[in-house]
Amino acid sequence: MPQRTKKPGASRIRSAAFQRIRADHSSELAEDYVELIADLIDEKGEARGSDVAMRLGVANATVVKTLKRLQDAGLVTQEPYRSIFLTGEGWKMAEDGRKKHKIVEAFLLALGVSEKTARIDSEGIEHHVSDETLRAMARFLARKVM
Amino acid sequence: MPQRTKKPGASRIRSAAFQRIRADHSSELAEDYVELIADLIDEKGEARGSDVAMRLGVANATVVKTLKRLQDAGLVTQEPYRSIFLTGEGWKMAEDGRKKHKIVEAFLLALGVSEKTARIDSEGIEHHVSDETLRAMARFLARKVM
DNA sequence: CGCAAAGTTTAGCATTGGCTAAACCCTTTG
DNA sequence: CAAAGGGTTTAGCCAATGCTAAACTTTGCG
Repeated sequence: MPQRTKKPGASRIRSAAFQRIRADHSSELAEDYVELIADLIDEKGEARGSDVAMRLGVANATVVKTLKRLQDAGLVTQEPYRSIFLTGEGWKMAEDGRKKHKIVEAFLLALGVSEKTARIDSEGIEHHVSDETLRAMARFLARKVM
Repeated sequence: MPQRTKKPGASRIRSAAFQRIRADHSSELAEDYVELIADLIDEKGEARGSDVAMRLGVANATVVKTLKRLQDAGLVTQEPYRSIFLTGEGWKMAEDGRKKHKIVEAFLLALGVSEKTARIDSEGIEHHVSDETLRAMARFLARKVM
């Protein structure tokens, strides 16, 4: 959680960009998790911790720990030794992420980037595009098509 | 530093994207620091820790700690209570970052995004675009102009 | 049904990147 | 020249995100 510091009135800072990036990083992991969990549920009917671990390329224990935080944040529910479920809020976040992801990836492809690169880069970029940029990408795609 | 783990032969993972993102995050901060230090040196003749702190929107102590790591990594040099210098490697990284940054920002502007958003988003995106995507962006810019 | 294998969780550790408060050094001024 | 004030650093804390190894469930097979 980004701890709120009272910034001294002294010298107003225009570090907005960097502060947003740090904030983005906090939520980035959560978004990746819920998106992945949603995919797993759709693909296989359930999301197991170990599947998440494998796809993310991290250790099982790491997933357990992170899921605990996501549970506290109200994004997932889970019983020990059972598979993972998304809450309403979790689904919403997952859907938002998927939408974003799809636009960014399609955009990169339209730009002439290879499929593999589009897949990898979109994963990294999606968390850092504002709504405005996303709209611009969508506009570009629409123009391309017609 | 990303610790190298020997991934068990069991179940080859295709988590490349996520692993790259985690790796990117390690270097992201370093890039932001050296880029900012380079800017400060060019603008004001020297980079003081407190300027860096102010522009990044973090506490002074945080900068001190991070600079120690960057020094260990061979990117900057510094004496206590003096201003900060970049090593050759540091300059190289800063230049690369600036180049990337410029392309991404110009690209976003060409896409029709507002200046403010372009400035903010490019800061977040620049660390996640591969060379291939960067080339595609440059191509797009070139086409736009002619 | 019981036990072994497979899958999960807990425990404990490390690193990164933040913060505040206190100590420290440098500079400037009286 | 010495002391005050301001800028820097150190100390010590916290949370997030990783890891491995060990403990604990579940499950599935004989």
